[in-house]
Amino acid sequence: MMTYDERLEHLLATAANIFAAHGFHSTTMRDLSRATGMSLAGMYYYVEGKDELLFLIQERCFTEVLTGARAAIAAETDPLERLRRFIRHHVGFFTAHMAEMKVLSHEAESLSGERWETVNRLKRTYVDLLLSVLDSARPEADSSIDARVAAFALFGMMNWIYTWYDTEGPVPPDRLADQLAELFMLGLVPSTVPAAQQG
Amino acid sequence: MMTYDERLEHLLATAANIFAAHGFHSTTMRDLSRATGMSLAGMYYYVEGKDELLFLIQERCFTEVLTGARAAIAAETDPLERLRRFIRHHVGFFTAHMAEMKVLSHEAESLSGERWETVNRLKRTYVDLLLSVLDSARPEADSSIDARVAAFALFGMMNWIYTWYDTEGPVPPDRLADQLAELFMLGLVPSTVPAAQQG
Amino acid sequence: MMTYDERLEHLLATAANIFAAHGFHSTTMRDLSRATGMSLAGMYYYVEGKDELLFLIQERCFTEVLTGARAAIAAETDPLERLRRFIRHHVGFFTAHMAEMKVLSHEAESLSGERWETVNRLKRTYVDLLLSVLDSARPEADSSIDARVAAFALFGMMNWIYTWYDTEGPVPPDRLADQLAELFMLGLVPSTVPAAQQG
Amino acid sequence: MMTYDERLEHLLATAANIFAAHGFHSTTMRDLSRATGMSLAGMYYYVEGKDELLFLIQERCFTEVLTGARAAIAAETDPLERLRRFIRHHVGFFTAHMAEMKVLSHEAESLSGERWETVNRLKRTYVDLLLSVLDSARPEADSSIDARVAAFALFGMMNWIYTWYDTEGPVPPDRLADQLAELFMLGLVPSTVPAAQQG
DNA sequence: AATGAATGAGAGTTCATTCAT
DNA sequence: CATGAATGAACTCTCATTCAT
Repeated sequence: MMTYDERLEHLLATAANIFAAHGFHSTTMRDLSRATGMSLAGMYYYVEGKDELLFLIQERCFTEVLTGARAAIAAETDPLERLRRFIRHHVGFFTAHMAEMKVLSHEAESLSGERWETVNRLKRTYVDLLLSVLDSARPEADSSIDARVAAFALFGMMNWIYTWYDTEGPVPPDRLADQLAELFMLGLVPSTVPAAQQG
Repeated sequence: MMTYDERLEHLLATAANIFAAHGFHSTTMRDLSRATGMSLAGMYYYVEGKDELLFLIQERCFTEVLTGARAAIAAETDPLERLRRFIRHHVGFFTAHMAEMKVLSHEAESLSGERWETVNRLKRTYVDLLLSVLDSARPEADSSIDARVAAFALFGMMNWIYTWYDTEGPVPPDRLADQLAELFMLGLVPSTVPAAQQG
Repeated sequence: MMTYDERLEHLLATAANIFAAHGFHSTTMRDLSRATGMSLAGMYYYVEGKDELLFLIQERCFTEVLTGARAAIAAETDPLERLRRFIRHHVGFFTAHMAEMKVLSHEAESLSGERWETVNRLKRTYVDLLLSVLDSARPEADSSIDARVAAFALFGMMNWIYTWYDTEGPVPPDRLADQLAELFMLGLVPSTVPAAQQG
Repeated sequence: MMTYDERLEHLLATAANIFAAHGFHSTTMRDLSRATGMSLAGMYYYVEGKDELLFLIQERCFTEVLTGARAAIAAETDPLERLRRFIRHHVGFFTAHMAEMKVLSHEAESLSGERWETVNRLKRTYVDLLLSVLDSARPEADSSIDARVAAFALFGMMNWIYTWYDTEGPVPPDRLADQLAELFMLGLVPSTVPAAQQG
């Protein structure tokens, strides 16, 4: 037997996987019924409807990344190291929760109204967190790169993962995280040459 | 009066905008009928169905970026400059065709069968083009960063644009392109120091 | 070049074939356009619409069988021979105009209103003709078999042809006609008593 | 209240009547919804779609005639009597299930794919049954009438019924069956006279 | 706590037909 | 004469959701 919470968890996890695989709109409640083994009507005991399902997945996932990110950088004071940890955590979490994170990245606009706002508030908080980490890490305030551009470039690098990355492929999650961090911080061509050119 | 081709163009452009705004699956043929001023049945004179609409948008757009990118780097031989031009072109095209490119980025999996394959072939060709540009631009073959990781990190940075960037905002497209290029090539922290440390 | 009449004939013949192959309701005007080589709108110059097409096919065909049947029995006075000739003519005509006759037999109820009535008047006339032929051919007025039953049994035998008969098969049309005539007139088992008499 | 099975039965029976009255293609799911009192969507709980509706009607009906025919001739060994019983059963069943049998006879080609094949397999079995009955009943192997011609002539006589026969009319079903049997077996003119004429 | 049965609202698509040219 | 282009009406089918039990 399972408890109420376990069943809800099961429903959410299954839904995340199927939303990730087929997209939110293309997934039918019947698909979920089939995949969970619950009856169609039975799911409505746990969840208000399809929208709430998506909402719960996104809210929980966002809350978790947010909390995790805060914890990951909490102890560190060195600006560059804080940034590196933020990146490692995000990529690590993403690769460990591919389905949920794909749903987060891809179905950002599938919600609306109050639910959308709640999720967006979380998102903004998370963006702000990166912005603050970035602010200390960047060389000078008068950098040639806008703060928001830098932040969203980084998010783009990381969130695009769901599009091509395979956990089981030749690049393990850890290395992926390191490479993305290095790429973002030092660039593809980190060499002495460009640095000299700039001097 | 408009010619047949003009009307088809009008239909495709309108559809791209609405797909971009509401998503492919949430857009109904009736929405498109309203937005184009054509009758519901009338659209089927130009297009086989909703799927072909999406396909045509994606195919044309991909063909155009691909051709444009090739032209953009054709005359240049310097590896780093070729890379910079590729990036500038992609970002420039993206910001100039936001709706279509959002549809390209976001609805990659909304097609299926033969149509999906055709679009995917184009996509692979485009990825290969970047891969080859990247290959010459990277310092050494034994770089610490995998080729595919670098390529998709770059695509992520650039394609994520549709998520947050506003053409009318404080950062004009040109500057965005420059910043993304600089970011990808030199990193956030164009390290004189780390460069020295690395030597 | 073709004359107006030739084009109409071509349209009717093609339509008959396609109606026979796919059924009246399942055939679209576009199917006919494709099959005739005429444009969709062009067909409406020759015919008022899909219904009139069916009507013309049925009316012409019925008129022709009716006229043919009258001619076939005209010269003959022997009751049994008249019946035999009626049957032979019907079967001969049917096998020679399979498509049209299938349309006649199968799409009897696809017409309505005035057109249906016109065709039905012809049909009734044709039935009456058989009834009169039958009346003289049957042994006595107090036969054990009702006139209408006999007539429609015969029509059933003959019209069912479109369901199973293949002109190119092992039984040529002539033999089919003879066998159906014999079957209807003498039965499958040319009765033991008469059989003895035959010996 | 009705059980699930009763409702399905009700749906099938109603559908058979309406298909018989207006034809399969001309009948809309809304027509059936109206006639059954079920909601449009509700019918899809019982049946996969319009095609399956037709299929179920045909399959059940064919299975029933087939079983019935086998039972009808089982106990009898006399060849002629077996044939007479087959005919009586077929006509009896037909007149008792006019709607279904009309659908069977008239909509033979409205199905396709696997469903068509299933129904056709039943049909072939039924034809084979008659063929075997006929084989023993015919006077000699070298009869002047081909086996298939005889079989389909008989089916034609019997199946054409839906075209003209009225259960409430002057000829009751029993008499119709007897007359058709007599007609097929002894012919319209079974008398000594024609036999004599032939000699 | 769970579900079989039902449904309103709407989706994509088709079709016979029209009409300006 | 002929047709490219257009359309209203209707069709089958799907889906999220409900509710009596």
